[in-house]
Amino acid sequence: MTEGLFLFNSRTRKKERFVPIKPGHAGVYSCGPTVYSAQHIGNMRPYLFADLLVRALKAQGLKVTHVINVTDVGHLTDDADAGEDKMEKAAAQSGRRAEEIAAEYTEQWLVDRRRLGIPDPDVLCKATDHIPEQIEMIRQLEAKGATYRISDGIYFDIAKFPRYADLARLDLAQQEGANRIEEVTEKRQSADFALWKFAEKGVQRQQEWDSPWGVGFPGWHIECSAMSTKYLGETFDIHTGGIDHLPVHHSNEIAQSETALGIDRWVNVWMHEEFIDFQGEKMSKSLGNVYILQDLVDSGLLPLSFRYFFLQAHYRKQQTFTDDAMAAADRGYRRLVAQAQALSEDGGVDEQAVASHGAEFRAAMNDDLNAPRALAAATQIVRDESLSPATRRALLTECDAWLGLDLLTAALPQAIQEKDPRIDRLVAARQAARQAKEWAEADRIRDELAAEGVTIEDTPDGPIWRRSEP
RNA sequence: GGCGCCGUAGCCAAGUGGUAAGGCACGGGACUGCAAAUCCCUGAUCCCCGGUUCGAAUCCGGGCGGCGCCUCCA
Repeated sequence: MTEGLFLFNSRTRKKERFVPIKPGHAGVYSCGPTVYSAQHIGNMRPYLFADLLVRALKAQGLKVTHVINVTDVGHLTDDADAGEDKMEKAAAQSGRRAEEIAAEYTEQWLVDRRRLGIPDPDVLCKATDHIPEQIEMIRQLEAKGATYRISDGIYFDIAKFPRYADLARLDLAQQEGANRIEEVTEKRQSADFALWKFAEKGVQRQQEWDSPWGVGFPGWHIECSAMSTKYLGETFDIHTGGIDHLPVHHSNEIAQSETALGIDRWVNVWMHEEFIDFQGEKMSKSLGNVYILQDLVDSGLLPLSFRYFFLQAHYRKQQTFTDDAMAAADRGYRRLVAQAQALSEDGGVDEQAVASHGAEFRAAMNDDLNAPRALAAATQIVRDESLSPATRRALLTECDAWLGLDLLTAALPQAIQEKDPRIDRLVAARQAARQAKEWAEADRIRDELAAEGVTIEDTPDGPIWRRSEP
C-alpha cells in the first residue's frame, strides 16, 4: 500500500511519496556551514539528517548527487543586510586571512562529519569559488526588473514575486521583527534582501570582487541559488536545511531562483530539521554556549554515540540534549554494538526471514525517516533468538546501510590498559590473595583502589583495571 | 503582533481514533567468595479543563508550561 519512501515536504506540509524528477536519480542540496568558527554538535544535526536522507534514497536504489555549500563570505552578524561580515570579523580579530580561517574550519567540519559516519558530499562548493555564477544570477534578476539599487547595494524587490510568502505561509504585513532592529531604511519592503553589497568606502576588505555594480561581495542568499542550480539543474528534487531557514533564507532562495530562471517550481521537496535543545536553550555560536564533538570525545564518549543519540529522536522534533541523555545514548550504543558483534556466523542465512523481519525497519525508515522506530526494530533484531545469528547479522548489515552506526564493524575501545606499575602490583597482590582465599585482604586492596577511582574487572583471562572517569 | 514546534514512565523518546515502541537509570534474578563486567526480567493511561465519538495520548475548543523563527544562527 505504502510502497516507497515518504518524506514530509515543508512546501506542502504533507508527507508525500518521493518521486525523482529523473528516474533512478535524486539531486539533494543541503545548506552548509558558515566557516568562521568551529561547528558545534547542534550544527551537526543537519548533516546527520541529510546523511540519513541520502542513505534512505540510496536504499531505494537511487543514485544520489548530494551538494553542500560552504559559506565563506557574506554572512553578516546582526541584520541580514546591515551587519558585519562574519568572515571579515573573524579575520580581523585573529589577524589571519579569511581564507585560512575558512579552510581550517571547513576541514574540522569534514573531520567531525567523518567521525560521525557521514560520507563527504559529492559536491562541496564554496561561495568564494562561485562569484561569477552569483553575479550572473543577479544580472538575470536585474534583466527581469526584480532588483533595485540603493546606497549600500543591489536588492531584490519581493513585490516582484507574488508567491514570496507561500513557503513559510507568512503574513508579511504582520511581521514585526523589522521594527525591532536597525534596518536598512532605503529598502522598499523590509523583507527585501541584498543580492550584492558594496564595499564600504575607505574600508579595505580581504574579500571583495569587481561586479557590474561596483566592488563588493555577494549577499548571503544568492550563493545557494547559484550553486545548487549549477550542480543540480534548474529544478531539482530535494533541498534541506534548518527550520530556522524556512521563513527567510529559503523564501529568499525561492524568490530569486524562480524569478531568475523564470520557472514555477525550483525545488520539489523542501525538508527542514528541528533544533536540538540544550537544556533550555539552543546551542548557538551567537549565544556562545558551544559544545563541539571533541568535547564529547574528551569526556570518554564515542563519536558514533552521538549519531546514535541523534537517531533516537525524529528529525522534525526538537530533541533535548543533556549530559544524562548523551551518557545513556553512549551506553546504549556500546551495548548494541557489543551484542551485534557477539553474533556468530552460525545457522546460515534465512533469506525469507531477512525479508520478513526487516519489514518493520524498512517501513519505519520509509515513513519520513522515522529513525527512532527503525532503531528500535534493529535493536529487536539483535536480540531475536528466533533467528539464527547469521540471519541476524545479515539483517543488521542491511539496517546499518541506513543507520551508519557500524554495528558489526565498529572497534569499541576496550578498558584502557594504562601503564602503572604500582596499580599493577596491587592488582596482582589482590589476585594472589584471592587465590589463597584471603578474601578480607583481597577486598581491602580493591576498596583501596576504588577510593582512588580505579575499578577492577575480573575476566576469564584474569583481572583488568581502568579508571572510572577521567 | 505574525508564523511554527512541543508537553507521553526518574531521564531521552516512538506512537496522531481502538485500549501505550525502544534506549538509559532504578529494582529483582542469573553469574561471582563478595563485587565489578555481562545476560535475563520488571514500570506509565499519556500537562489541566471541557467537547466530539461506541471508543482519544491521538480530533475540536479553552487554559497552563517549554522552545524556535520573524535579525546572523542548524
